[in-house]
Amino acid sequence: MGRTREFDTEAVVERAVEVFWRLGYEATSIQDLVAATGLGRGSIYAAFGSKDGLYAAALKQYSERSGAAMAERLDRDEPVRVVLRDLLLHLVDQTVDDPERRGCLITNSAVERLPRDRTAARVVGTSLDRTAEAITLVLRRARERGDLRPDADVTAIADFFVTTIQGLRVQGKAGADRRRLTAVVDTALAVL
Amino acid sequence: MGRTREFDTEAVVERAVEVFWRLGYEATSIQDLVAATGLGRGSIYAAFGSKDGLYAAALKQYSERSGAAMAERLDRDEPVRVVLRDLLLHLVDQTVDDPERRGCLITNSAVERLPRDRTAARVVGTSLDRTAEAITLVLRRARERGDLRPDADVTAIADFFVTTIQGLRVQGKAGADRRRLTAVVDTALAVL
DNA sequence: CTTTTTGTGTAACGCTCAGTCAAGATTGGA
DNA sequence: TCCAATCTTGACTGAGCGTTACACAAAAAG
Repeated sequence: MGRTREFDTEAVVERAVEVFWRLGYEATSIQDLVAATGLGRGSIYAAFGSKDGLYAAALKQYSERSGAAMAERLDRDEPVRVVLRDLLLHLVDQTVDDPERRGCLITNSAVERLPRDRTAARVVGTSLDRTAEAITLVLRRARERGDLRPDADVTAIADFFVTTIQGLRVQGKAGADRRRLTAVVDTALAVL
Repeated sequence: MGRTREFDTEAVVERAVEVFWRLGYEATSIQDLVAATGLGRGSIYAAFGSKDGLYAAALKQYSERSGAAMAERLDRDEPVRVVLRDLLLHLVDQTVDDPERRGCLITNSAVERLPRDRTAARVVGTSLDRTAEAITLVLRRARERGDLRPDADVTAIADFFVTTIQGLRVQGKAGADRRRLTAVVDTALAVL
């Protein structure tokens, strides 16, 4: 009973992601979100409770989608070096192809909102952990296949690549060009 | 001629650095800066022109000081691996010892303010470039000494370490503990 | 001592902020 | 058809924002 909702929550959150991604949390006003989503202020508050609530929803949606995309990219039956190189180079492409240089919402959130925002801390933490786990899995398979030294510390290497990803995001924001970022990727792959 | 300034600009900027470092640009209000510096609002505007102006001054001072500290740390007559390891582990110490997890102001500035703030972009850019140059120098010396393969691409490796540093800063913000960060450092050093 | 110049402190400006609320719209059920 | 529940809309609130104007204080110059 009652009036039915006129908007699609997922689509609205997607619009919110775009704004938060471009401007960050603090620099985004409710007015910006009203303009981007097409919803009235009241509807936003009825649906998400607060600016923080909508930010949390946006961060979660971004985390899930980017996590799924990354998992798909890692789930290929090719040599580790190829898989990881493609993953990192794809990230470089994303970075340099984006004229707004938004970087990664997870990274941006970590830097701008942590450790103040506990919800963001949780989402960021699990997002990075999931990425590390996914990479660990790929490394472990490679080790069993003999593609990696038998004594390779796969979790440490996975954490290393997660760190490299964060670093590339920041370097991208700082304006590094494709050549430089590609050289960094190839250097990083030398740890394997 | 005229009344003499009652405050020490450098000390005031230092206080401003602390606030911006802890809260970021957007979340810092002029009131916060008034409270932290002890200056009146009018004096701040007379001396720095605007919030942006004070932020720029803070960023520059931080950049110069941290750059000098890093240069000093790199200027040691020891094997590259030792020098770089100490540098990175010192950074890990800083990260985990800071209960506020402020990270690095340059990194924070890059993520929060770029590409919007052109002044910040310039400061961040030169700061990262200087760091890369300093590391390049160390690597080049090591290569001449035979500590590094003769065909090592020292600028690429230097960029890689700068990237790793940024990544460690973000991972620190995300709550990674000393053990994990140390493992990342040791993994990164394997590129040498 | 007076004038000129600069620094300081405060009150106030216009504006935007996040958040609220009441009135109207739209639905399902009785 | 009427009621109850839910959603939408937009005006509104009080607080806080960055910035400015101005009166006063202090120091150098004449």
